[in-house]
Amino acid sequence: MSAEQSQRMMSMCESARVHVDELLVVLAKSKMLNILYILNCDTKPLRFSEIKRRVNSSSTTVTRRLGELEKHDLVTRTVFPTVPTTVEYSLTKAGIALQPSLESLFDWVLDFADESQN
Amino acid sequence: MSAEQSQRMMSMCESARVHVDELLVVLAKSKMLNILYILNCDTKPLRFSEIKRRVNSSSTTVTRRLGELEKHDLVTRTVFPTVPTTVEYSLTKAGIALQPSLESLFDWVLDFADESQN
DNA sequence: CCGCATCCCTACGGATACTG
DNA sequence: CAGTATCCGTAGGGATGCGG
Repeated sequence: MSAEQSQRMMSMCESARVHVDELLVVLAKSKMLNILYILNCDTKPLRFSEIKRRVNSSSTTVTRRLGELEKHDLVTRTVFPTVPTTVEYSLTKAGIALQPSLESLFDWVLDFADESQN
Repeated sequence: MSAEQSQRMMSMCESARVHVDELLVVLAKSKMLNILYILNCDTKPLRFSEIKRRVNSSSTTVTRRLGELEKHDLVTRTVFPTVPTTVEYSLTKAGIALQPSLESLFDWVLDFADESQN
């Protein structure tokens, strides 16, 4: 662990972690990691229905999560003036910066899921 | 992204993600990432009260989270026959394997928190 | 197709009080 | 100290139905 990181950890472990905690709460919401994950799977933008299908959740929840992600500038929402409407979601720069973390995390989850087939 | 990972991602994105989903649900519970995080901060085991103090949560919740972590073999619970009782928690092998992912994730969270001081 | 409003209903977190 | 048991309030997810 780097010195810089340790230092930031110290300050974070102990106090003034408001922003960090808030972000963790957001990331911890139901289906949130799933959505970020599938947006990572494909490099190209995904449609609403496609996301909904893949995370296997209600449209209400998917809408909520995508709204929160957009609010926190993690995804971009693009509306196409087709009939009926087409909407595509893609990761922002900040969202893309999450990729290594998520890859690493899901690698672990997959490995762990492999091992613990109890 | 490696070919192997892509392949596992494909199968995971589409179907049979029961275990993975379950793990995600566990990881997404309140204070869960926080607890894993502080267990990562120190290399040495932590006492219950110390964990509780750092995550700033009720003993009920801390107990629940630690129980779930233990159930999923991510932490080890060690009881010392002192009076009053002393209990220490430490990461298991699987828990330690999570370290890189968490470090990466929290790095991102910290960076992101730095940027978005709105 | 996308997605919001509404209602319902459960699961989850916190407070409190109590044990070994 | 390290929990457990209980109660309770609420946040949050799902179903349904509608609108752009």
